[in-house]
Amino acid sequence: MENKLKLFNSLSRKKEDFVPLTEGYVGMYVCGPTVYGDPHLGHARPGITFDIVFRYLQHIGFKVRYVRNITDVGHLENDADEGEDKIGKKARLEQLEPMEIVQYYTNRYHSFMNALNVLPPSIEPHASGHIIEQMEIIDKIVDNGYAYESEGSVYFDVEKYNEKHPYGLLSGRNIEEMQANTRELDGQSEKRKSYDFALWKKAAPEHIMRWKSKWSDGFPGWHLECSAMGAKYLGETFDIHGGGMDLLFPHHESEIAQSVAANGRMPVKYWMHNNMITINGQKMGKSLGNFITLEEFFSGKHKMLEQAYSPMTIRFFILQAHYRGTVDFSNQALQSAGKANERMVKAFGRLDDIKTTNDGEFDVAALRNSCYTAMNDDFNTPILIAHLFDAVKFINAVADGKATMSEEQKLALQNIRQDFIVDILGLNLGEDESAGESKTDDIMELLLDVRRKLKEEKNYSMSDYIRDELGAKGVTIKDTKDGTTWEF
RNA sequence: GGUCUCGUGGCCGAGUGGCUAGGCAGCGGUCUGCAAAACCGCGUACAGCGGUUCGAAUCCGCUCGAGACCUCCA
Repeated sequence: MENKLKLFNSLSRKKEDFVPLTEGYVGMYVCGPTVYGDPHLGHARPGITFDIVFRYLQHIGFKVRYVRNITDVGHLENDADEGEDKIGKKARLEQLEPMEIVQYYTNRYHSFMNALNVLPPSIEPHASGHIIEQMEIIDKIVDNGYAYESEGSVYFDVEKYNEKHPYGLLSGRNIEEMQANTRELDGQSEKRKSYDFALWKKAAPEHIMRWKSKWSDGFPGWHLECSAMGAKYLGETFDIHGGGMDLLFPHHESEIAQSVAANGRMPVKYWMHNNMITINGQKMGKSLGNFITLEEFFSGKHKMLEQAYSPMTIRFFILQAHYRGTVDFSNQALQSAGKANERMVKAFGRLDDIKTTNDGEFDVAALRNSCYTAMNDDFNTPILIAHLFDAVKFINAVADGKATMSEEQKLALQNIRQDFIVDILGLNLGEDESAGESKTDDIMELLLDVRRKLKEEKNYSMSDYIRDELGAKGVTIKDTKDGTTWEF
């Protein structure tokens, strides 16, 4: 392939050629969900974004190990020192074991990701299963002199770290600014500086999720699990780390600092961040309470939704925007995405029935090349989709007898369909729904036969009545030259 | 307040210094008993004001507006 994959590295804020650390292999870590609530549209974005990265890297021949974690150790609801832990709170409210909460929402997350046709990662480690690994990192950081203990908790010494390593590389901050811009809070006497962050936190008596350690009964700091699990499964330095833009600071910044403090080397070569989904121009998020869950989208049961939207509509909607831009939710945009997806899938579905003749005026090889160019340019799925619509026009024109297609062209288009629509974009072609409904088929055939006879007798009022009543029940009738077709 | 991002036609959304993005909606046409689908054609957008340039929506400056991060959030 003559053009190479480039991706935008948040660290350099530039597009860079992708060169893996080990030729032929890619290690990728993506921040997964904190499992204390139902997944919403915001969760779909990184799920789908990095699913595309995973799929495409594999398509172009890399062996990829994709690690996406489950956060289940009960991080605090508010800020560093106050507030209840999220999972523990939910457990108390619902009178369940914390791990029941974790299991329930993990299952939910899986089933919705599956519906969106997001492939499962290679490894899905739980933070709670890696407490020892996290303690080991704390030991290393303490040994290297970048952490201090205070009242049973251990804090990362940002100032000390900053003397030798720049803190704030990823987010473009520096320690002076942070000092100037952080309010001094009362009751933070445990920490030397407001920007220090916890590596280990002593649990308050009412805190349910806790583990024994040499420092105290407590729980690991919020940023540590990714450092620990990333290093464990992908090595001290790996290729790609992904997540939402809102994690850039402080989460990923702290991850870098921890890893460097522990191991003396940068943990990640390429940082990738997906942008947010907005609703009326504002970020959709838990803290703002303006999120819509995936279940609500699929069922249409939410006051802002005019109808239900299928998982593939959601997927197409997200793919129609570039992952680094915000994408604004609206019913109109979603309906538009649904129709566009349907048109594309239908056209490529017609492909197999096309009667080939001689070469048509369409350069399939050039199209294929354009598709790769789009994907190689930082996974530009909107451009890829735009190119695929060129093929849609061509296929429809041939199906209508207004253009011709050769056998080679047909085969090449079938390959594009498999590679780009099915394998890379992960869009279902929707062959599953109508299967196994032969009884309905029989009845419909009869009904359409009656209607055909009515039309022969020019009894259009009756034939239209059949069509309209079926339409009201969700069955669409289409009269074509070759007969009548129907679909739900 | 600090750091940063963005502002594209009715809507959503790409984009490179000069050449049609694409989708949805709309309008006109072909086809059709009508309708739907499909196909063809159309709208001539780039927040505002300056500057650089032969040429800028694309580079620079300013103004206005929107948003993100600085506390958990995908």
